[in-house]
Amino acid sequence: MQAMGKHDHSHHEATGEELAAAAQAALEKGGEQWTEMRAQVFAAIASLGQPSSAYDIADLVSKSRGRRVAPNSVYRILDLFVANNLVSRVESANAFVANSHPGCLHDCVFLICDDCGTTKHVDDDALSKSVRSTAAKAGFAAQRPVLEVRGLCEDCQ
Amino acid sequence: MQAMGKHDHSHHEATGEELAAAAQAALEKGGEQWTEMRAQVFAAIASLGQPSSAYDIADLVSKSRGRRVAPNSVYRILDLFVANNLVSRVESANAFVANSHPGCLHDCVFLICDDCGTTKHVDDDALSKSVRSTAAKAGFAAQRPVLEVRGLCEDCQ
DNA sequence: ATGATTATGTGATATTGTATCCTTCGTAAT
DNA sequence: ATTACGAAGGATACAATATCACATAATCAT
Repeated sequence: MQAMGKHDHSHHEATGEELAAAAQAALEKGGEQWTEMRAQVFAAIASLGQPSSAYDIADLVSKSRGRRVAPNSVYRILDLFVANNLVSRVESANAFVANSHPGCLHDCVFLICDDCGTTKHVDDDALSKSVRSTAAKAGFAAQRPVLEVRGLCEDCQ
Repeated sequence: MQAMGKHDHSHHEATGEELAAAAQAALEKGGEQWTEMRAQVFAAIASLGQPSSAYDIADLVSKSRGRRVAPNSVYRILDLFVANNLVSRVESANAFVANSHPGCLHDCVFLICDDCGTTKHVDDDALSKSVRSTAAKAGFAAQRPVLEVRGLCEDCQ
């Protein structure tokens, strides 16, 4: 089904099964199990594409499992995914989105359209360094930068 | 008068009554009224010092008013304050904190200690420009950057 | 098998945030 | 004065988000 092509790209943007495989690899590298439940939660997040609430994810997983999956089960798995960089939490939207390169450690920047809700994910090393150095100058040990920008996407301007 | 100013830089950090006066001025400049209720909500936020939940603020205001003030009343006023830059919302903590220079428009950076919860507020023009230009490069019209860093403050490291 | 550990189920509860409708009060037009 | 009107706030209900406590099930090492 997937064309199993070779990447010649340092940062290939995985999608579909390929993405799931990368997520599995990243999670297992963290010493965690890739269970059926976790696979389905990840698939749900990935299929939603944009940042989604834990409750929406729970609904979708409930459908794919054929029985009700409670939000707290989803939260547990979401926490695990966030801790292992498979998923990012978008703080200003109380939502979760699949990381397009699971396991890779970045300070991502999310650009969130206040009109249509679509969210773009950007990496910018210079910006990231700038944030961390600003923190360091204040004597603060940065662990998890939260870099989000609310505004209007290209289509909605 | 407060006698505690240790440093003075271009941005005077107002505290106490001085801060309230600045907040009042900023709100009125926005064409809004500075009512007793609003003054008490602002005083509550300012006295808490660190980012606080709307419910905690409601509790404090309830005490200062001598009767129960419902959270939704506080939310209304908080929204007004945020819109007029008297208060900032800390997204990663679902909390609100008084702006130390009300009415001034900045892209603030919050440094939030995951250990003790205290939050430091920093402005950094270079960082702010960098964020906005990163957004612009992606065709995104930045309106409200959310710049927060979770980590450990100087005392908790 | 036995027990230890990890994963998930289940129900209750806590926290955070909105919607709606109503009263009060100041003020301006009649 | 009476009426009309809008802004502010009160009261209640509710919705959305998140966590806790404990039970059960699956997995793994002895």
